[in-house]
Amino acid sequence: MTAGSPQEETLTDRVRSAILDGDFVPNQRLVEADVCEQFGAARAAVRETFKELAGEGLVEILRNKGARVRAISREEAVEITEVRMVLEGLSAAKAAERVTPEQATRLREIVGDMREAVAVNDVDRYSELNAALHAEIRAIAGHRTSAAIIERLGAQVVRHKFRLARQPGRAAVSLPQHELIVAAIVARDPEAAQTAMQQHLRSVTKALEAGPT
Amino acid sequence: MTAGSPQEETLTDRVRSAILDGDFVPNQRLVEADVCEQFGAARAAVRETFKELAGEGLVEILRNKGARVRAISREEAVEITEVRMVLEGLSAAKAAERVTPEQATRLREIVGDMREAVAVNDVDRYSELNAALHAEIRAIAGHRTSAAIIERLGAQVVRHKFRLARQPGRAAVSLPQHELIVAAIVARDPEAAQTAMQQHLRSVTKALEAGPT
DNA sequence: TTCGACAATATTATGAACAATCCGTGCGTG
DNA sequence: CACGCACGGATTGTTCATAATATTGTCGAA
Repeated sequence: MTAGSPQEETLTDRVRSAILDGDFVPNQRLVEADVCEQFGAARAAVRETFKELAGEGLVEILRNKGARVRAISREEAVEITEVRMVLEGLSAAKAAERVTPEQATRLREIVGDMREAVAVNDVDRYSELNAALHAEIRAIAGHRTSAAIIERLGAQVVRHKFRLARQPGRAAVSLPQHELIVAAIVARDPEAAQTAMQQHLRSVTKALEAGPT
Repeated sequence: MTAGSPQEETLTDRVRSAILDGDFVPNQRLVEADVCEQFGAARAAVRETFKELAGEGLVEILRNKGARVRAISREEAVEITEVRMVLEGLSAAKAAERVTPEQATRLREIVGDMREAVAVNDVDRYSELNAALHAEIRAIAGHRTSAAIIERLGAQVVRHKFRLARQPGRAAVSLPQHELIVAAIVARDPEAAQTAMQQHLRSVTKALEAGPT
């Protein structure tokens, strides 16, 4: 995050990427021997990796039954999103306390781009900017604990997330909310920032619950 | 949490307990061979346990330098508490949506006991009831994701926590806040519950930052 | 045909041995 | 006397072999 040590990519990272990229699908069994061969690693290393990823919630381990890619239910995805949103609210409040003029400018830029993306109906770009905005807010907040949790949870719902961003008219709803959040941060008003982010939360979870089955 | 499977206590649980109980102090090196002998386990198992606990933030692993009990700085403890509190806020809101009359009674009971504990200046009992109240709210909320994170973070700050509860006059400040939270939940008002919990948060973090060095 | 016990197989769990790496120590040299 | 350097002990990282366990398939009897 802060200092990117270029240190060699660990096995855990590679397996995690494989899961996130969809090379392993949810509920797929992860047989140690197979994964060993596939990544050219030893069993022990694979084993440790599974435990580590289990801690991150990406795989689940059943005693004497091995590991499998954890499938995340709709309800769980909603819960995760709820948690992420309150943490983003906290980040927004912190960001409002610490934002510098340069950072404020950057935030305004992103929102401007979002507005434009909505105007031309570019959902991909909007989704991208959405992520960028939230990441920027986290960075400004400088709150490592919440940032770490947010990112970990985000990894768990990659497979669910896309559905939301693509709901028709979704961007039109969330854009003004984002504008409000940024305005509050730029105005250095933590409470308003958090409140704005919270309303954003309610809107998002409502959309999720009303979404496709 | 919900269904306690009596399944035998795993090595990870035992090591975690050891850390939480203070058998291993922060920054203490955890030499694999020693831990092996102490718990009568194989190195591979110990190794996996370390990775797992590292994921939980209780130990940190340095490449080729082994594991040690992670020491949590004051700033980090504050961050963790902030995160816990917003998550408790979320729980409070959810609890307000789902609370049953029986559960409402239980909450009122706890607050009543807290009031009494304050009256007789019993800080231990107050601290205990405080934990019970928050646990009850989490249970009512039925929000497993946030509950899991809250508990994990709680484990990380056990060594810091006690300081806060014992600040003189602390209970007198937090009691009315707790009363407000419970009132909002019982009234089935999610927004008020969350707001009340949030104010509780501000109060707590302020106390933490102003606390002893 | 269907149910249950039993054996075969696949897979994980554990244990022991080996190799790579780090850290402190003592020696030698400028 | 200070600095650098090589060496040795300690510890982790890796690999392979073995035991324990669960799953699956098969056979026989009701």
